[in-house]
Amino acid sequence: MNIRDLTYLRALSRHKHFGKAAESCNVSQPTLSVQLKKMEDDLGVTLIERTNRAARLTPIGENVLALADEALGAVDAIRTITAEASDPFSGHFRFGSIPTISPFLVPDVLVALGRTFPKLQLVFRENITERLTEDLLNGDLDAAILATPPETPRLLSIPLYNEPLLVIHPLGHDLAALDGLIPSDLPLDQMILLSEGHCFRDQTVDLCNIQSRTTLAETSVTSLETIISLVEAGQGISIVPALAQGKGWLDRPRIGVQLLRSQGATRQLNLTFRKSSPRRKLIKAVSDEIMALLV
Amino acid sequence: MNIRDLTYLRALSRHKHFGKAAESCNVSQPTLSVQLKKMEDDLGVTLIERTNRAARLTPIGENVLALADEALGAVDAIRTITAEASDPFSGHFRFGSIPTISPFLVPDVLVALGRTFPKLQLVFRENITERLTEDLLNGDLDAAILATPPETPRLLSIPLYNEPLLVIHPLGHDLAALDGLIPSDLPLDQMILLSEGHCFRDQTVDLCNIQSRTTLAETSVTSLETIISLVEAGQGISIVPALAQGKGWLDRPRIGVQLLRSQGATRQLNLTFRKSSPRRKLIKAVSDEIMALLV
DNA sequence: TGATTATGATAGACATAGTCTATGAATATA
DNA sequence: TATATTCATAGACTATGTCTATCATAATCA
Repeated sequence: MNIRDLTYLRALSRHKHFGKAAESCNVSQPTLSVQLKKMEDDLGVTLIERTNRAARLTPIGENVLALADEALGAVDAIRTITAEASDPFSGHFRFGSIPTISPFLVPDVLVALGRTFPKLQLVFRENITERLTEDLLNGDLDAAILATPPETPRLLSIPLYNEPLLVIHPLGHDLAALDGLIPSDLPLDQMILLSEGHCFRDQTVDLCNIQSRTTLAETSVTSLETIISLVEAGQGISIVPALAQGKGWLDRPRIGVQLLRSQGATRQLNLTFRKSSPRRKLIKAVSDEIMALLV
Repeated sequence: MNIRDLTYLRALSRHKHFGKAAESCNVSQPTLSVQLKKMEDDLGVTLIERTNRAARLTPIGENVLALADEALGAVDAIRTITAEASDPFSGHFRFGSIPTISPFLVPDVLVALGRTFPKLQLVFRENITERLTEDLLNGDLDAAILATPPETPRLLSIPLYNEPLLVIHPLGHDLAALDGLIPSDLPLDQMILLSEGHCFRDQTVDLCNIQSRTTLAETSVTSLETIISLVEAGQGISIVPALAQGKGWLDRPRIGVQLLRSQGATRQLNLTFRKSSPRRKLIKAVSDEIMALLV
């Protein structure tokens, strides 16, 4: 059987005439005749009652036609939705980012993308790098804003922004006297860290060369917001990404902020996606859009 | 596009692997690859995200698959219902008969057909010859039991029964004295007739050579049952088909019944159907079944 | 790192399906 | 009886689908 055969049947039922039905299908009368005969032979049933004045569907022919209409409707819907979706900037776009980026960047990204790609339906998901990477690999995400380069060749990434790092400390802390901090200036026993799993924690640990027993186990929390509050309360010092400042998160009277000056004291934000993704064009456009927010 | 292509897409989404999907479709891997690629090109959309480890549907691919499933379901249903219907003694059988036959024959016919063809769904319709003929011609009926030969070459008929005619009169009527009536014996001014449109009325009129003003206008009624009641009440005489007697309709103490002996004093019942009907086999079997009831 | 394995794409030959024009058979119409 | 109309059939041609063989790419493992 064949989709075309079904349209032939539909045309015949409409015109009740082989010649006219064929014309409406833009084929010759024998073509339509032969194909419908083949379909009847194939199904082992007479679908059409042939007369010299009118071709009529048999009862079973009518039942087949009803189902044929259903099938043709579905096929038509396929053509419709694919025609709409052939615009690469349409459909669902599922992206994620890590918790140390999202609060400072994602709201703006959502607004900007929504404005630039009105036909794109945005779905956002926050999680740690490991989970986002899984979601990327199994196809649940189209892209993710990460601060670490992909560990598998199956993922690619576009650089977005090289973000400076800031040291925050309570007002009046010894560090306030120094100008231009480097990691070794920091009193490690006062460092408040994010909990395990956050890549920003790993980066801080690497940067400051913190050994496993160097710092207090208690001072690890699950969000930058908590860290900032703790620092403000005089409970210690920490390192935060510079984007936090842009959003006014650090504009608090009891917090001192200083740039961390050191080679590698930045983090590289990038947009990561599957190498096999067929949505390269869209992903590139999205990355441009995000970069425009970060100048 | 092609129904087969849709099954390829479905198989691929199930196996997430071109080779395995191809195997499940009993085709080679390149065949499936090429066909799906063609479908994508045709639709102008990437349906599949290809990797060396897993082939996955894109979001739009998933949407297309859902519709493909719908279409394939309908096609499957076509195969199912036609496979069932390939038995000629199944499906709906729509037949009719005229009011001067139905009450005496159709109940038995329904029972007999139901018993012999259990998979046949019977639909019965009573009407006058003219309407039934229309319904036959436009395909609303498969067959009809009529008492007149078809007037168009587009209809054929199978003879069922040559039915004698009976004269009925009130008990004690002059006719009771006679043995073996012929039409000219009948007092035409006492004849009760069916109303216009009934072929049995026409036959009676012909048979008795009744002129338009010969009989009383008031004595025309719409059913044989009414005629019998009127005769029983002494309001006149009439002619009825012999089948009426078989069913006991005439077994009333105040009615006399006599056979009408005359050439042409019978009516020919037959089963009429479209010459173009593809259900000849069934119709022949049905006529055999009815004839068996009429021996 | 280099060999091996797995995956999907591509090329070219071949077979099958579908389509066309021309024509025929059957029936209705004048 | 001649003419229309309608659908079926035949034979040539074309498009489409399918195969085998092979290639390119990437993952895996010694």
